[in-house]
Amino acid sequence: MLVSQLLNPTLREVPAEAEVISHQLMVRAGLIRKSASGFYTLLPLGLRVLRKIETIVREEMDAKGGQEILMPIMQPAELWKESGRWDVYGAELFRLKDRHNREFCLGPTHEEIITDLIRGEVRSYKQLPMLLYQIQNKYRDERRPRFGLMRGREFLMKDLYSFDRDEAGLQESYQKMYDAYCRIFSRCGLSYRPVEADAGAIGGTGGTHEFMVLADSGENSVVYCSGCDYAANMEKSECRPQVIDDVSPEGQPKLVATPGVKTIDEVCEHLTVPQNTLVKSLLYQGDEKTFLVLIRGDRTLNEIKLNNALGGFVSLQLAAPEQVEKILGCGPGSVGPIEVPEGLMVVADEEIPFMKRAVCGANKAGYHYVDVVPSHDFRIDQVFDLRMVEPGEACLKCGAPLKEARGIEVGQVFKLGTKYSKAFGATFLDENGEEKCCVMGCYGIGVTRSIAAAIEQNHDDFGIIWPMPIAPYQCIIIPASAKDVQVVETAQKLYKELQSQGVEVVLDDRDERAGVKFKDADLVGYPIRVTLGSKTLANGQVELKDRKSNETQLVLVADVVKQVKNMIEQALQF
RNA sequence: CGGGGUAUAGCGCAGCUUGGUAGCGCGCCUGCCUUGGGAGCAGGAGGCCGGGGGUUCGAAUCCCUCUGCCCCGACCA
Repeated sequence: MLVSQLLNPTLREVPAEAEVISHQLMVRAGLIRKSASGFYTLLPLGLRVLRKIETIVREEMDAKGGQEILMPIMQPAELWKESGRWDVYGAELFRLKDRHNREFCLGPTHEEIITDLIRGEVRSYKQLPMLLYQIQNKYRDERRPRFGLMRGREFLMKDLYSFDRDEAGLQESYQKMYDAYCRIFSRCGLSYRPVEADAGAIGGTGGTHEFMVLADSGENSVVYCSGCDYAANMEKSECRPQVIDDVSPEGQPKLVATPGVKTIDEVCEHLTVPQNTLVKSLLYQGDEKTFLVLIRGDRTLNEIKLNNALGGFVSLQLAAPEQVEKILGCGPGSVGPIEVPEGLMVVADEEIPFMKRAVCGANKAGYHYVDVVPSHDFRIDQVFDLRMVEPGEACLKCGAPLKEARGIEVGQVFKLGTKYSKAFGATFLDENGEEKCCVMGCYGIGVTRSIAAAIEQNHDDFGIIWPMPIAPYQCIIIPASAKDVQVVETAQKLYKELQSQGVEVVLDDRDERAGVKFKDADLVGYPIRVTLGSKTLANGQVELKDRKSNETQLVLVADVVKQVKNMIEQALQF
């Protein structure tokens, strides 16, 4: 490809709308342009990167016995009503009607469609296991699309669904996908970590792992062990109570005046006590139920754990101040567990029962209780692990301190079990003629998001540094002296030769000064740069530059093709 | 969905307070010049100042309203 003909509009300045580096660079390097919030056009170079990742994904899926299909983006409402998700999925589902007023949605995922397919086509255990996948656009009306391709409303995803005879089969399929995912992200040149995760609204019974690309701009917090291979999404990570050694004798609850004091910080300051002596009391609303949640003042409540512990609500949120007023007769800043209404369930984090002389709200504006002994002075109905783990705590597996990192979720593997096969009657006959439900798994990779993740991880002040396997082109040739006939002709000749040897190469044939070409090449991030200048060429040499290491070498014209192919070959090994 | 911000040329921005019919840098087009890290000079094209309504002799500027976009939060296969 000739750069003069390529639709690759590079920008000198950072677009005002782009916040994170990958978004900025994708726009500046001329890979994408926005059409509407969360919707993007991929320009030629951006699309080439996407296709490269797709190819890697396809190869690895096929290698594990996956069969590619293509399901419709438009999905009939009936299937979603059959699974129960038409109502549960909420506003994130793009819904529309056809001319006959029949309801449809744009697929955010395809469990419904695929399970409907399988229930019609699979009859016998002999057909199992079956692994079906597609690479297709998904639609989710995110409340807040952001960061360019990182969180769009339309994005390309690979989704594979596995159907097995039993749990053991599912475990095998799951492991296959887990292994395939490791290969895929390694091949893409990404530094990633599989982490234990929460199954979320997609449901399912077994474990689940998320594949996190480690990057500071990631929207997820990950904890990992400094001593072993334990790693988990922070919202999933279990913890043990850290008991505070308090030797003071237990006392009687005393009501103290705390005028105008509402937040944890204010209470601590007013009473000169540390945060970990406070019982933070939060009134929560789960669907129609209300309950009081207790957690130590220095801890953060993990709502995911709370929702899991209490059986999974569709909607779980802090009760509105009016609700707090109605049930407890005070504002949110004064809530406490003492003398709450009989019917109000009180759930506490595991650390609460270990507290000895605690401080808590008095359900009365301007007052708090001190010297409170949990369980003794107030009722606790149920105790769970409800808090967010904190960096530095001991790993539950090996005891070494945990560390925290930010991660971008580029893939997730789920064990679904029979949730959907049961709802849809996707059954088969086993060798005894017995009817059984397929045991399912589902496995997704955000292909568009992986591009953003790759850039987050591979860039410098000058631009993108593509890992060779996903670079839009492997090599760029820059004739630095555009007036030198020798330079121009040699560049042309090398361009043709490299092309004929299967190297993905562009020739910057624009009538620009060398500096402009260098800047653009660095910005776009071509892994190998071949530069031809009058002086070096007079000695029969051209310069090869590695974008990543910044190393340059002078090579005889006759050896360029061989050397470039060498560099590519090396960079493609993993 | 709550809170905040913003909308002026392809991109980045000024002008708005105190109304008088639009400007700067980059990019783009022509020519000269230059040619190893976003050069220089000269000339040029390009805008219904997000949409609608109002106030006014007159609105980019003041008022009302709608919309888009961005950020924070909540939410999230």
